[in-house]
Amino acid sequence: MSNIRKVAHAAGVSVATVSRALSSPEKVSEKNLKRVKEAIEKLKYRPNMLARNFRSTRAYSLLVLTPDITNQLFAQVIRAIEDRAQHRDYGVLLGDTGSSKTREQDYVKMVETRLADGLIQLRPDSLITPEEYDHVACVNACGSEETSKPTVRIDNVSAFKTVVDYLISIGHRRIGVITGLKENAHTKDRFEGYLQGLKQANIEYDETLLAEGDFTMWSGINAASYFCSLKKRPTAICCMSDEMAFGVMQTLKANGIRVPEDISVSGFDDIPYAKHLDPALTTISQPWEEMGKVAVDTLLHIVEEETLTQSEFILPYEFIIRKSTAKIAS
Amino acid sequence: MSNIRKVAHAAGVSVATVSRALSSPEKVSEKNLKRVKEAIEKLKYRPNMLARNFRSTRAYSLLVLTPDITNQLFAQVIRAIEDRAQHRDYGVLLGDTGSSKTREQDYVKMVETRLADGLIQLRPDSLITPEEYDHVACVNACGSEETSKPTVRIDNVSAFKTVVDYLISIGHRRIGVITGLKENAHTKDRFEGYLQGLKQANIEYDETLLAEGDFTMWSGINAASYFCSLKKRPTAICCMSDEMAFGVMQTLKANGIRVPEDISVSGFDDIPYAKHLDPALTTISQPWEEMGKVAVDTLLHIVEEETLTQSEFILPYEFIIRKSTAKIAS
DNA sequence: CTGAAAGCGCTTACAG
DNA sequence: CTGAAAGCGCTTACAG
Repeated sequence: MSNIRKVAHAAGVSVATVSRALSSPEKVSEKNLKRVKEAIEKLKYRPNMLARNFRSTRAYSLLVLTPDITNQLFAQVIRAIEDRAQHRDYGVLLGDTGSSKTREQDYVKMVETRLADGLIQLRPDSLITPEEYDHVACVNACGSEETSKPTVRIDNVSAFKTVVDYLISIGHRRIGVITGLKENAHTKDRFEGYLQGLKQANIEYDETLLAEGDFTMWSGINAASYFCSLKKRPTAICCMSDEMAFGVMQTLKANGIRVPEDISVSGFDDIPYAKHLDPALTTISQPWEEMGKVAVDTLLHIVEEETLTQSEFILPYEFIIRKSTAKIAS
Repeated sequence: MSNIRKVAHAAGVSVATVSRALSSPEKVSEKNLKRVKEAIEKLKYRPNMLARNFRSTRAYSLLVLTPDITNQLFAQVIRAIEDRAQHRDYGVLLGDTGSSKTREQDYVKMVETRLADGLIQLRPDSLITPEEYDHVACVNACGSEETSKPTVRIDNVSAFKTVVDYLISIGHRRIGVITGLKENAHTKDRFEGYLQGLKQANIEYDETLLAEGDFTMWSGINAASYFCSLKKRPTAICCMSDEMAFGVMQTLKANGIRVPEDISVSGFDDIPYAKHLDPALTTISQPWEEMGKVAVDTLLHIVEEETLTQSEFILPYEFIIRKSTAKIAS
């Protein structure tokens, strides 16, 4: 294996010059630059980044913590993170915590031992205490109102309220809601938006119009069956995820209920499928790409500048009205 | 920041003893072990893994190359890889190539520069030439018959033939097939299995029963529409992915065709949804977890032992008969 | 613009 | 079992 010394020797210059030729070529003369390049070529030299990282006490890598990489929403953010990190010359280490506290602690240790320069957490709420993150550069993508660390997120309260406002504006007053996991921070925020929407229109909250889900299609199917069984059915159902909305639409159709003629249905997330559903799904589009990008830039700012300019980045969402919602039938 | 020297000083031992206490405690006396532990505790020392890695010329990390992390099948393998790597004390670096040749080359460079010890490729066929992988430890998970490097895979030919054999055994002779992407290595293998199945039963290959897809649900919908338009429809349709089968089932139902009474449908992959479809999908289950695990172990064997015991690991698949296939109507 | 030299924080062969 | 010492491959402040 060739190293910087051999290159220096072959090029007839010092190792310092080779090092400079590689990392700050503007500091090296044309002539020497050329000689170094030729020597590198000849010896098929590849700098040992392990040595560079060690010397500069930086791993040039970021750790992404996700509760489930199999979840397409997280995967989209991760892709955006990876893309941006790559662009900034950082690698991305993957940490699937599987919602285990121990594993999360192990991963935090990777930053403490310098294997990663910082971490991006994709859960809205960490499993371990803030103290354990004390000496670790960390930002939270997909955060919620309650997230403590630097956060990039959308305003979930306002986003869900937007959907409810819209349904009310086209005449709906019996609006069912299917929630996500009960303890989930996003669920809380969105439910708050639901309540605010009702309140603003002086509609009393009706507990029978609430169905608890867990973001999956299957919970949407269950919830829809429940709504079908009601004597006084809702005229619209707003779901806290597109997956659940998908399950709802399937089930309503199977029960001979038309969407949106009989019941309007809305989702949340704008997954790739949403626009292809039949009818196409009205939903909130989250800026996944942007979230990943901003999360990386914020984290690298903390890592490189050791300061924090802003602790909350609230990105704009988009409300997309498609065909699954319509004016209430008279 | 405390370092090994400070710990040694605080514990009243040499740095060598501290180093040993950390990496091979059995070589250190009880007494010193205790003193070192106390000193570490007191100084809140965390070993600098960047230095350790540099010293041992090992990054203790593996690079996973995927064309699309958003694809749930890949995500499952990645999760298994991450899990196994973690267990073996290696980190996982993520490389989403987005099917770009340049990016794949950039990632290979990460191994050449020691940032990763080796890589696991999830595409069946790499974009760059084998020569470019020359000095890089590499194994292919999800490989195909044509993959050149060390590979862990299932026998796609035999798996698809198993499905066709079964359909024939329950009376079908007009068996439609929906392929994956044309150039994809898995598509070729599975199509070979389709042909072998027909041939064995002396059924002539009928070109009108072939529809080209791309593994997605939408291509399944298109293909199903095509089959519906046929005067002589197939009595069974076998798909090269579950997603496509899902699209097919939706479309057939929408056209008033019953599954499996009128047409049997089979998938491939056994995605989590498959068992929840209505009717539950007959399909081939791929051993994703095992593939990831074996890929990691094989790669680490190459990395650590610098030898290769076996260049092809063919894992068993499972044929799962559920409700979407049935005996042909008489 | 260039080179000699110190040093980053560890590990490990060597001698005791 | 223990310690002194060399050295891994780089980077960078310093002097020229």
